[in-house]
Amino acid sequence: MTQPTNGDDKTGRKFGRRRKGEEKEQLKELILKTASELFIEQGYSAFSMRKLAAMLGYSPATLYLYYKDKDHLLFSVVDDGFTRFRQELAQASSSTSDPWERLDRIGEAYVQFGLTYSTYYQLMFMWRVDYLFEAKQGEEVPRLAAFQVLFDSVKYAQDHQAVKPGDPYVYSDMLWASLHGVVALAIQIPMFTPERTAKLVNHTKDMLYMALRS
Amino acid sequence: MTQPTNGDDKTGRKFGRRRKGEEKEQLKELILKTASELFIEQGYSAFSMRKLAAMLGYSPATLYLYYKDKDHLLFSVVDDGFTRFRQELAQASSSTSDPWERLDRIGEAYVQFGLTYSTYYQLMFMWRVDYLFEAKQGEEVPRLAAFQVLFDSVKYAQDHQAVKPGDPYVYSDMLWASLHGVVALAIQIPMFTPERTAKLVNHTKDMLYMALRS
DNA sequence: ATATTTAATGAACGATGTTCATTAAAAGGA
DNA sequence: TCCTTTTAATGAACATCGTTCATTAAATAT
Repeated sequence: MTQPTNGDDKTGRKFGRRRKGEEKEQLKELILKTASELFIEQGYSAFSMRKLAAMLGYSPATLYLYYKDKDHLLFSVVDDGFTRFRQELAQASSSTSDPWERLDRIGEAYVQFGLTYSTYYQLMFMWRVDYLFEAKQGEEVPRLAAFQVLFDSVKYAQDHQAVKPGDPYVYSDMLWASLHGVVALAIQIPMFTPERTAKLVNHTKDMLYMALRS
Repeated sequence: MTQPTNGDDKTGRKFGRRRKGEEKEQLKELILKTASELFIEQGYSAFSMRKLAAMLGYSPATLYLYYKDKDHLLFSVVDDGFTRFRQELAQASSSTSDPWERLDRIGEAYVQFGLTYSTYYQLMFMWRVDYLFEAKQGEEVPRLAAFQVLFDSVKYAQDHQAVKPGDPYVYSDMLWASLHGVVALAIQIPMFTPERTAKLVNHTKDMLYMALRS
């Protein structure tokens, strides 16, 4: 009993099955997926390589054939969160051409992401902010590019006379800081019930609108 | 050489010196002070009981005669930060009777604390937020009381027709979230130079002023 | 059938937080 | 002064952690 079933993975053979490179990618992805699950379930501090290995049915040492170390693995988890975050903001931005509507939807998407994927948000913006700046191997888009969307939308709104003239950097910093502050409180302070959070979000939006409109 | 001098502490005798209860308090304080130093120098993740014991010249086990475990020790560190934080805000609040000046000074004190004691701020409001809610043994003032100052000043300003009518909870939440957002970005994102941070702080203050004034 | 390549492993190392029986210095009593 | 009791401090041990590396055996190549 409990003898390894010949399923999609984890067949009985544990040694030296040769992978065609494609299979290696698959396992690497499976590790990442499982790591995300473990991370989301148990949180950052309870995340351990040995637990992850146990979940996968592999020896801890095997993980190091696919990821250099724990840090790089977590970095990949963060990176996934970041592309998702960027996509969400970009989609909100391109969903309308009205300058204010655009800013509003971006703000909404920001908060929504933070509240929905709060564990990710914490890892990305509170616990491992350092990951934000490591320009890693596969280069791709830098992590911080997610906030370019914010800045671009501010400039866009200024070009359309929807946002008052002034340093667009400060304006997008204000947006960033306000949204981050709201999300941070909402997901970390238990007294922030959905109702209280919603009120705060709405008032903060109004505040930003008042402060930035031309 | 390096033979234990008969100084204020750490005499040669290592065993069973009996303490009069007062001395025990002193050592407990020394441990806390040294823990704060270690924590500030090395950060949260590099903080270890064994390093701390080495700094003090004691065995790791000794620490457990004075603090239940690492968590309680760090909690005491956080608690120190919190009383300091509360004091700073309270002092700013009582330094003037002008409603807006008061709110402004509280905001200034908040940001100043965050930037000055950034390591504390991170531990208190980002990494170990859970400490905020543990009503510990010596009861004293709950950690969250620090934010009562914010709320009180909003109400005070409303009573003096300086802040417009409306739910004072939302208003103080807005203050809290905005200030936290600014501080969080400033101390975590290296691109936030002092200049950029100062601009952000000023604009955020103006924004809050516009949004809350009657 | 044999040799080569390589995915996976077990065992080990150092560091961590924590517990507990043991030690020896101080205090109290004769 | 000697003996007993109290107790501050310890060393050794345990479990857990991240990580490395020589070893194993399955898949492939010859």
